[in-house]
Amino acid sequence: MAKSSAADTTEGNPIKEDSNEAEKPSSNAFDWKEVEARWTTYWHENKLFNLEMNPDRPNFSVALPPPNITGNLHMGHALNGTIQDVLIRLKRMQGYNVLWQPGTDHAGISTQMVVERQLKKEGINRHQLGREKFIEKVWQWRVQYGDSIMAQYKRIGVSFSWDRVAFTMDESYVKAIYRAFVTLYKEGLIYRGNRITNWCPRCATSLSDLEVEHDEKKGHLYCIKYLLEDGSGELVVATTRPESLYGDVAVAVHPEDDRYKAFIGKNVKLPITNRLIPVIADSYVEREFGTGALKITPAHDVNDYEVGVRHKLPQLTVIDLKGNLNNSEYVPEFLHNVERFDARKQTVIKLEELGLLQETRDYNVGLGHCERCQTVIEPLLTDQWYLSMKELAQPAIEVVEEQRVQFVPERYSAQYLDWMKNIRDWCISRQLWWGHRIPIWTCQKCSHIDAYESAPESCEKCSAPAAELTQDEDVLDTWFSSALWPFATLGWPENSKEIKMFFPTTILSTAREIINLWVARMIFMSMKFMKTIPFKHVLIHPVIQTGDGKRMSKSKGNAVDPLDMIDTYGADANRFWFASVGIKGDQDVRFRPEKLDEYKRFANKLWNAGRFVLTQIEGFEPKGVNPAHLTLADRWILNRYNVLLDLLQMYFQDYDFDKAANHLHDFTWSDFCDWYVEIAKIQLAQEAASGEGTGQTKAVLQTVFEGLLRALHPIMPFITEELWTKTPKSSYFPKDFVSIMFAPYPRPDENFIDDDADEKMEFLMRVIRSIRNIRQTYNVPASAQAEVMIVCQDEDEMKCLLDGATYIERLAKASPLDISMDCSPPSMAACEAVSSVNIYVPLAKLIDIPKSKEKLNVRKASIEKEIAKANSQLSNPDFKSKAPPAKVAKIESELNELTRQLESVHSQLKVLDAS
RNA sequence: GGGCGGUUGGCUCAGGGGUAGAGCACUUCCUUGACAUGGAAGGGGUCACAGGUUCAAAUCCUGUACCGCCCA
Repeated sequence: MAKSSAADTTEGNPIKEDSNEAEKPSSNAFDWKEVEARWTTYWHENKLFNLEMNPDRPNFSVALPPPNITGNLHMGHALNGTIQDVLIRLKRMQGYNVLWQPGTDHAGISTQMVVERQLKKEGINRHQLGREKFIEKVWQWRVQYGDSIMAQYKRIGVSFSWDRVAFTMDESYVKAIYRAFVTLYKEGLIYRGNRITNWCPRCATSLSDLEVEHDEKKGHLYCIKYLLEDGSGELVVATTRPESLYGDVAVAVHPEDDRYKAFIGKNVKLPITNRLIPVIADSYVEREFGTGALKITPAHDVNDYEVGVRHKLPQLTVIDLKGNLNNSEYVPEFLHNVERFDARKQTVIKLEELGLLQETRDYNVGLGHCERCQTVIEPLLTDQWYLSMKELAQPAIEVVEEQRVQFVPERYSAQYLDWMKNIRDWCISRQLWWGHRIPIWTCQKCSHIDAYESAPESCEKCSAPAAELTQDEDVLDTWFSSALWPFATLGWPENSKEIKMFFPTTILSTAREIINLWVARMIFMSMKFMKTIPFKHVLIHPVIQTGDGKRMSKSKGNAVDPLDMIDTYGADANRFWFASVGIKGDQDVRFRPEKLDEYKRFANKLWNAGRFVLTQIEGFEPKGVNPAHLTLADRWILNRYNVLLDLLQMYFQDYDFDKAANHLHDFTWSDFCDWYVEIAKIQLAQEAASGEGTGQTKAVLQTVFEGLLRALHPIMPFITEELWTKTPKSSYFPKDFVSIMFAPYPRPDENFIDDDADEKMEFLMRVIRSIRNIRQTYNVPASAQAEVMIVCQDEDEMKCLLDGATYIERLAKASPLDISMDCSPPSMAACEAVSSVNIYVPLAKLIDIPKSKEKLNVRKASIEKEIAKANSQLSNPDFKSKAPPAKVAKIESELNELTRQLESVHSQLKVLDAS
């Protein structure tokens, strides 16, 4: 199972050989900086992550959500990268061919903005440079900075298929885009329309609905008088945007609104310009809003546009592409070319002068902002290319409804379906320079318009030469190209081997904010072009917020840089935290450095457990565990270990990363380190003293520790690689085995499931804890031995106590230890009860009578409370008749137990009272 | 306005009909040979509120309040 191809190319030994202690780690503290750097280099130099396609293996594939080339690694990337890497490493260890397709997105608007900003520093703008030169500049920028996020990803140890890094402007990728576009165009699904679109005056481009962020800001509601043409009165209209009134084409009222019924059909005079417009009735108007009368400005408001279409009203544009009022006949001259917010102020002043402003109220205005530059969106009528969605959406709805594509957590499918069922046509053109230019050419000679996958040499219709053909100036929405990501990166439209093996991909892991923006579009594009789903499971991870539950944002300066966190706590600690956050949580996650510190300490704990184990098993040749020679503690830890492996299988299957991480943590720290390692010390000493040399303790230590490292590897790749390399392993792993990442993921062995050992060990642990409790309560010095008497009334428990006597002696410093079934309790002693057992620690000189009484009384009260509760349940006839019999029996036996303990407490109190 | 999720110890969160859990913080003790980034013991919560279902509710149902997100 050694990875042959990688083994052949292995360069250098990643194990430090500078000390003669190369077999075990030498430092007390885990030096993760050194370890992470060394293994990162080793993995990459030996190209261990490169894609392998072995036809005998099952396949597992994931397409990385491509980060923007302008991006820096943020918490979301790090979280999502870890989640995917845990799965990829797990599947790799489980023997799959794993393809994790990495790459970057050209990110139209963002990148253009970054480069424009750079040019601004040099004192030039893109128009001075010209389109061609500008695009050259962007490419220069991309070459210089565009891959830095990929390098940042390496820091968290992600095992991308690094030989396949793609870019949405790669030659092969562009082919896919044009194939998709031309196909959709020829089928009539892409069309040109003059409609109201979201326009960003700063970016000077249209935006899709999803690129607009909605936000409420403090503003004003202006109540403006529109006088009736016939002089019979006035209609007061409420608006938040008085500067747009010049484009009004009607005033709308609700048809059932008694206040205004008489006005319907009459004309009113538009303030300032006195143009006449009709009063119309439309049930879209909310009677309770403002004055109940709404001005209708179809060219500058999305809802008004719909009303305008319904009533066949004209569309008067009064604001231009820069966000200034235009110099049309509808705009008064004093506002020609005046910026929109300035024009608002001047309009309000004018209205006041004319006595037409009835009232100004404070009002929270809902506003759309450009996602990229935060400029207030201006809805404008423009010519754009649209993708018709109805037909494309249908199969994409079906595959989610039929659960062929499953969202995890499931509830997000509702968000998706809601969007898809109410889908509107997608505006896919952008007035930018950086992007995929729309592949539509118009013949200047015959006006023939058509789409071409590559630049046409002549007009198809009139054979005019290429020089007569002009290409559309616009570029495609970045998301149009992202929508093809899972198959365009695998070679589509070519019929590649990768597509055959890895498509549909297995999972997609992403943030919920791009479910509609990206996930939905990949699904319908895949259904259209691949005739199948793009991925089976969509994992939606939570959002990492600041410590006080706010959204992290670079501009607000409250964002935590994951690279800083990796520097401070180590990649493994960060990954462990991300895994423990998981994807099943119902709530977003608050960032807590304390958590990272906890997992940093966990890494250190594992490291030091490793130092102990490796010292003990140095030179040991593992040959498996011999079940015939196991102690109770051996059986117990092997049981716990195999139960853990069983749980891990289930948790990973269900994407319960948080549960997997927590169980690994608790097993490592509590079961293995706190208990088994301590017991192993006793057993190793015994084995050494008796010279028996069965070596079973070493075998158990090796088995559990080596397996635990493999179990932890998907979450903590660095520390496990380092420790595993140094761990003696069975001959199953040849000496040149290149990396733990290719070792099989451990699976539970039913032969070691042992409920009996679990029960007995738990009992002994309770006894030990009780003795420790007594010692602390009565201030027995930690270094001193304490005499302990255990009186037991149950034969099985008696046997168990005798088996575990050594553990009790050593772990509770109980010596001399007297265990018997019938000895009479000593008079001056502290007492604790566990099950049928009474534990006495005679404290002749140390005993503090009032303290003992107080303690006994506290316990008496708590036992009495529990007895009362049990009695009240049992005395309820309904409980006995309706509760499951096993439950009733359990309560009854608990009551017996409690009664016995109460008796014991009473007798103790009697003794103390007598003294 | 519509939808989704949350409200559990001082903090961050698990749990999801049958006697409240973890980590951090807190108190006390311990520099014992893997680890003081450690070990041991302990204190602390009527599970937001109000109704309902049930033998039994933190858990299921209904409503209210507050917080967060998505969509309009």
